[in-house]
Amino acid sequence: MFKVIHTEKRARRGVLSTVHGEVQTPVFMNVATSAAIKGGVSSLDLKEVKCQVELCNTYHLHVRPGDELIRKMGGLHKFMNWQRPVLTDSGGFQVFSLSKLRKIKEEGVYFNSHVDGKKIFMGPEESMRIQSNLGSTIAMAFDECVENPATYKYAKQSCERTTRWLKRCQAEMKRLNSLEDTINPNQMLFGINQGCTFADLRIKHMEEIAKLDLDGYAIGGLAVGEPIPEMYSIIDAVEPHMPKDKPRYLMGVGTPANIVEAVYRGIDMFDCVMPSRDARHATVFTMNGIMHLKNQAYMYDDRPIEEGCQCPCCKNFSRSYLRHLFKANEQLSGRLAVLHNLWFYNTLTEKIREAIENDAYEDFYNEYREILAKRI
RNA sequence: GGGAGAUUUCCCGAGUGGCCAAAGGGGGCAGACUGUAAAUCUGUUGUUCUUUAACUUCGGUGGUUCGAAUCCACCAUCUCCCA
Repeated sequence: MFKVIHTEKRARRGVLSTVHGEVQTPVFMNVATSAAIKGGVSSLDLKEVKCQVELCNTYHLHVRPGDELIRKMGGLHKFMNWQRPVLTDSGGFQVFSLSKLRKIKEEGVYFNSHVDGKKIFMGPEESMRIQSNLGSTIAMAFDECVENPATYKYAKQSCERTTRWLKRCQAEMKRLNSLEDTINPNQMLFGINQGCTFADLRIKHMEEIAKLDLDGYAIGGLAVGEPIPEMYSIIDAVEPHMPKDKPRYLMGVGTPANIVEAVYRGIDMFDCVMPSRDARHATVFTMNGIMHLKNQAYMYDDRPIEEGCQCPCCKNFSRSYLRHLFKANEQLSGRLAVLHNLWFYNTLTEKIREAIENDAYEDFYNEYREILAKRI
């Protein structure tokens, strides 16, 4: 299913084969939480900006419109008109992000819906059932994304529970995939490593879940407030313990510089709300650094966001026009900036793949790791 | 011709003697955003200065007062009502 076709030091160039087509890694997955990229971008646009995998959320789609509805409508792929791979996040991140609206128990998590306050229970089995109804290509295990900082004791207990939940996820997924009327009988399951910023917990947990022969392995619970160098050192600690023949996914990360750093450390897959959220807030990314389009400096600037960029936005519109759209609060501002940022992330990983294939990633890494984080 | 009311910092607008460089919006300027409760949130917005601070400012001019955006007189402009 996953093949590493070339390596340069720890950096890997791979291909993940799925029933919905191949995914070239390293890959950035584009986040469409409620089955839509925020900012008014559809699956048709995603093809234009070189998106390989679209990511949707179990919790959000369960709350609205309901996973049963999506199942009746033929599954997420048909619902969104997106035939390439879809990864569904499990709801584990909402255990973190909706921390004021939930209670964690051994059986699972009780949420108060962020939409209407209604009580919702989600445990490993529920999460798997919902993701099976959605019919995604890759389902994520239901985990607890622990907030930072956490005590060692809590992190350890949570980690152990996440392992128990993972085993329940695996058993339930196996059952669901064998059902006759399942939408995607080949649905893959990725496990998620936790352990906060405690290297020994991280390693022990990784070793435990590596035994389970899952389709892929994710590192979760990072980029949740810890210093970024600490995030890199956790990856450094865990990576040697991750199966070499399985895709490795760093969840929720991150900035372009984070991605370059993580690929250097052996990560294959990424997702982040940053390109879409920041774009809606007028921040766009380029190979020369980060720009805030509302700044006065761009008032009379008739260049595209990035010269030479082939994205639908840069091929047609100027910084001056985009600044105006943001100032005037026009919806088009978000859409155009999101298209640029998604193109940027998707072509950044394309450049990374090419560099690894050519044994040139070390140079790429040294050239861009700092430039990408610079504000211009 | 007579009567009533208004005029505040870029805009709207609060403020009726000291705690007022002046609430709150808007706009401007800048910042944040990492498995999306986020088209959101934060800072800043008279001048000089790093700050304590000093200076200038509430239609105009003059006055009362230790002290005025706030009280008085006149002037200017606008709105409404009666002829």
